[in-house]
Amino acid sequence: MAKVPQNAISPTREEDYAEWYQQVVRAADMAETSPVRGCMVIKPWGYSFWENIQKNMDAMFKETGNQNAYFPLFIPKSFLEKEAEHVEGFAKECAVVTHHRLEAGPDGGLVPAGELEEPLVVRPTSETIIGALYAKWVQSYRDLPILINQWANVVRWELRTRLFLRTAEFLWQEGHTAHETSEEAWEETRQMLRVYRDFAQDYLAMPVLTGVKTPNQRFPGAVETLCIEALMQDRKSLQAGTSHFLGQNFAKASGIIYQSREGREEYAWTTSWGTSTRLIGGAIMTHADDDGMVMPPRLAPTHVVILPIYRKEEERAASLEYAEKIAAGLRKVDTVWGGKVEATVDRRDLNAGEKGWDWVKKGAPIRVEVGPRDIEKNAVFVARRDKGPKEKYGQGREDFIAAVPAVLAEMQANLYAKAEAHRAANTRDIDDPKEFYSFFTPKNAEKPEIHGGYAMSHWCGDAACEEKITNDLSVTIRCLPFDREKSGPGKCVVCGKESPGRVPFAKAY
RNA sequence: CGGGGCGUAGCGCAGUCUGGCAGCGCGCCUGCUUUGGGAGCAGGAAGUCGGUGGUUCAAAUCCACUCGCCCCGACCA
Repeated sequence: MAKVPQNAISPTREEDYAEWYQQVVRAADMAETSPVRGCMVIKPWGYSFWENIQKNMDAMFKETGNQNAYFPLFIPKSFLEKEAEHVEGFAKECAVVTHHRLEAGPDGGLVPAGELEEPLVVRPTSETIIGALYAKWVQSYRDLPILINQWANVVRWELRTRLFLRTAEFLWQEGHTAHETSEEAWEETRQMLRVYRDFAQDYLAMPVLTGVKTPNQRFPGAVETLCIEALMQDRKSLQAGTSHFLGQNFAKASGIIYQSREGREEYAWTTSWGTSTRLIGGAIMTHADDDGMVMPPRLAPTHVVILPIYRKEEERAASLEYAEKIAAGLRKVDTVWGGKVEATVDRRDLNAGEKGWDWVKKGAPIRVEVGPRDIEKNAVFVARRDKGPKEKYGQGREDFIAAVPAVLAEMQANLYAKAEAHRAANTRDIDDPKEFYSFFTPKNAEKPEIHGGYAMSHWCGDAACEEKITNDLSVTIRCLPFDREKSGPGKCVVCGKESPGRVPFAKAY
């Protein structure tokens, strides 16, 4: 018997959080770095999770009346230049295509040839190219609203990348809508943020704060940016989705003009909203533990993994047959969320212990071992990913199959409750500036331990106070909560001036 | 882009200071035994030592340049 580590993942979260994260992604076989700088390869187990995110979120978009479409990957440089703040915000991180051909070079290599008259920018986001099309499509108020989403990849030349959390290329969805009135566009902006909030909480089991970004942290070109923010296990906040009210800024830049009911020419009011593969990083840092990934059951690539146990060749056939029988039984059962239970039989000819750990690391919600003893008793041996790896229990086959939907629902609820408790335990009302600074200062400066969380403190609204905190502590105001005033008025934690309510300060990804 | 660390078999690393046959563990392949918590034994395959140039009889090792990765920071729509 080989000596094995206590936990499946080394180092643990406590020992080295950043390294733990990478090891989880690797051990769960969700993604890996690629030969291309800053770009990841999303592997089947990770991509399948993404497909479930897409499928479920897409259904929510459709319920709001949005439809999917697809726009070009390339944006002519001049398009991006049309909105001044937008250009400035994105200029530093764009991949630019300048040639359209390769020719044989002197050393047998290839050299770019055929210089483009106008460089093409690989989309960092599509407001400008979509705006150009909307300008064509909109003539009259009768053409509004336009409610379109696209699932696509975008490129932002990030200097420091981390799998799922920040990669040079990533997958996302971006909704772009155009409306007749400001009120209507505002309602769309808020509605889509509610969709994101509900998706994060009900599907990813990830509790989020919702609110408005401060002017400093707004999307370039937006009038207001709304966001959802989630607290990760290292007590840093993750911006998990944004919804922008763009006013008439992009309509003016792109010429989205309609003739109103009164016959006047008016600029349309637009919105944009997006979430990305970053949600996967959020799910990992919300639920994974020192044994690896923990998939939220509602979006897990598979719900139940069946591990056939056998010693001899005769037992092998019997165990596999029994496993398939259970899988078939499970696949007829509805989950509480609609859709059938997904069951996988692991037929790989590996040591049973190794197979079991493999699925622990991947975060499959339920594992069942079935072997000769179970076949004899018409039973199964069950392990849940939300419990310790040793907490297993035997159960009759039919009872187990019937119980799976409720168990999955309970696990989903447990994951949410655990994440919410973690957030509550690391959220603190702070009024004293000294306490504020010590809250965000690690005891060990050399090798900072996990510290901080959400400091719910007062802010006067002055950008200078916000900047001071950012400069001193790398802490930002994550959002101005919609229910900010519920916490009551107070004094700004920086300057002491009046504040209408508390706002969450945190370190962030 | 600044500071630090690192590129040697699929993965993790030793060897570099002090130049002299390319190594270890895991994984992989074959066989047998195993299989209900990360298997055992035996045999085997696998390397442009990140790249280019230089010094030398000889370079993973020394020198120059260069590419890339990781951590911290800055930036992050």
